[in-house]
Amino acid sequence: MGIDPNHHVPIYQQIVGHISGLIGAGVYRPGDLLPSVRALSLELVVNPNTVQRAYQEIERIGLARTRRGVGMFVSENGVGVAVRHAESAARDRFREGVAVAVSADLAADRIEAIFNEAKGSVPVRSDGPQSVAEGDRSPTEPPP
Amino acid sequence: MGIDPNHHVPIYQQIVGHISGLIGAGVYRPGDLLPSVRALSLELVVNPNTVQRAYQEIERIGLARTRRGVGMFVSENGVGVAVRHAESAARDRFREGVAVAVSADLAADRIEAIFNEAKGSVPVRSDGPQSVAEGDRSPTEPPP
Amino acid sequence: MGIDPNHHVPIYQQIVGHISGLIGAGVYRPGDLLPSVRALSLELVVNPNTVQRAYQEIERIGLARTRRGVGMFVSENGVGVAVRHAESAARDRFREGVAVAVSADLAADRIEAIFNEAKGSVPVRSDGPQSVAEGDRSPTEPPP
Amino acid sequence: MGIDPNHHVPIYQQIVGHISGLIGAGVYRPGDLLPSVRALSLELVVNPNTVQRAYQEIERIGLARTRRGVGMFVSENGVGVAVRHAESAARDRFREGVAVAVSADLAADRIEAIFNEAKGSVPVRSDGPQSVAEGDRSPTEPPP
DNA sequence: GTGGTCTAGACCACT
DNA sequence: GTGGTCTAGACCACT
Repeated sequence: MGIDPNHHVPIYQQIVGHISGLIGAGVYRPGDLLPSVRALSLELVVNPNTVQRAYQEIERIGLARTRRGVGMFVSENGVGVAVRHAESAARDRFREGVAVAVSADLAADRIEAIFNEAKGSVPVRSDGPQSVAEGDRSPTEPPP
Repeated sequence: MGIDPNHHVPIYQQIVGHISGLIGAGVYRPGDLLPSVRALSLELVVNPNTVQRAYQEIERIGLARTRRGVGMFVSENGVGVAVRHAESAARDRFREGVAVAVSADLAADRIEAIFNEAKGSVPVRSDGPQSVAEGDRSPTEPPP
Repeated sequence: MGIDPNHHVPIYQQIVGHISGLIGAGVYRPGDLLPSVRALSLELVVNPNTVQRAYQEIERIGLARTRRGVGMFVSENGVGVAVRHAESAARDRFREGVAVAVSADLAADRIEAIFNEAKGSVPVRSDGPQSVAEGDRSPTEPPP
Repeated sequence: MGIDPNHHVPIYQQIVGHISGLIGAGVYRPGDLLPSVRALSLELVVNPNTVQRAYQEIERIGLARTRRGVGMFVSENGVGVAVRHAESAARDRFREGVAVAVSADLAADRIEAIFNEAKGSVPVRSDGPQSVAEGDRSPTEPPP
């Protein structure tokens, strides 16, 4: 789930999806400290303002909470929010794909075949637990 | 497959998909005259410049050819191009949706369920033949 | 209701309050075109990005809707949103003031007196209808 | 009057208001030793540097005076300063609230109603005497 | 160190 | 012309 600056989806939204996916997958857990704006901007090679905007959205949708001067912590119900976010995004993409196919009169089993082909071609996530070494895990310090 | 001006996919690309779908579905057939830029801009409530840009793309990918002073005609192999275009677009969307779901660690059968849900919720195309009045159908006049 | 760059309330929030007040007061009416980002940034002597951020919030809370390439239009229920926004902001400020006074053990009638004093000292809005000459009113062109 | 780290009013100003309120209410009396920076930072769950900054302000406005190596003592005229501080803060908030309401054209009696609503909803201070254990009260030892 | 806000200036899609 | 996004760099309050 790298960031593609040339994709039509805004970078800040890609970042939201990126972080949300990591929370949904349990890489970041409730109470965990997310990477700082500056750290993530260096990692993703993106301007800090763009990361900042993503983090605003991440807080707004309830994935994490800010502690001034400290950082962003995954919220208690962050996993649920992330899963719902992913399901909703996936559903939207699937709907768009089906709509495109139906409008071009593709047969139902052809659509099914394309879906299975797509499913098979998506690489299994490679930025999961191993991207955060155990020793690097932030201490689980829940905000008050 | 209406045009959504608030979607992050550029409107001109949405128009390409729209016309491509109609060609793929046989609403416009090889040799048919596509609606004029002005007519389509009125129909889709979109600026003529944007339609013009879509038509450039439509020509570029081989869906239709321009005859100066006359209009755009669906090319001989337009149906094949349109079908491949739709399959490719659908596959891309499916891949994106699967990628999002996988990155959030959704189970394979959950992904399948979301896909079926999406498939069921997409309405059958309603912008087909009736968007081109019978009397407006150009005679099958292939460009030289 | 001018913008004060030194106030601790962020400028973009002040702009939201400014525009919201004008909508609540009927200076901008549903369907009206709001001033462009650039125009307002010149008028308020504020960076366009800051106005842009305010406009994002204005759209998010339902005060106005964007039409790409055209501008922001006051939404149908914008007046209601604006009035609720103003009531909520006023209530918050009143609560804060009362809390401060109560915590310092000020007597109830002293608090009342301070409130009346404040009410008397607030100048009647001077940026109302007269700030937008009738002839300058944008045509009421409701978005589709 | 607890400290809200997410409020846009700087925390150090909130602390000034907090201490000022306690002085105005007679919880801390002229000559009393205020809690140490460290103690208050623990009590309010705020960084010592921030409390330090608040104490600088508290001294600056004449609420208390520092005796090096000993601590901060409520000044002789501290009660008057605190009461004026509270009145001024309350007046400012009331003015802001009225300004917001007036700018959105809310009727005078609606504003009055919102004020009364706010007045009724503010809980009676609960962080008063019990925040300073009886045994901790410093003897009334006026600084030289 | 942390996030939050702001200015300055650029490019994009769309009208 | 319009709004939307992004980079670059600064300053702020807070830890």
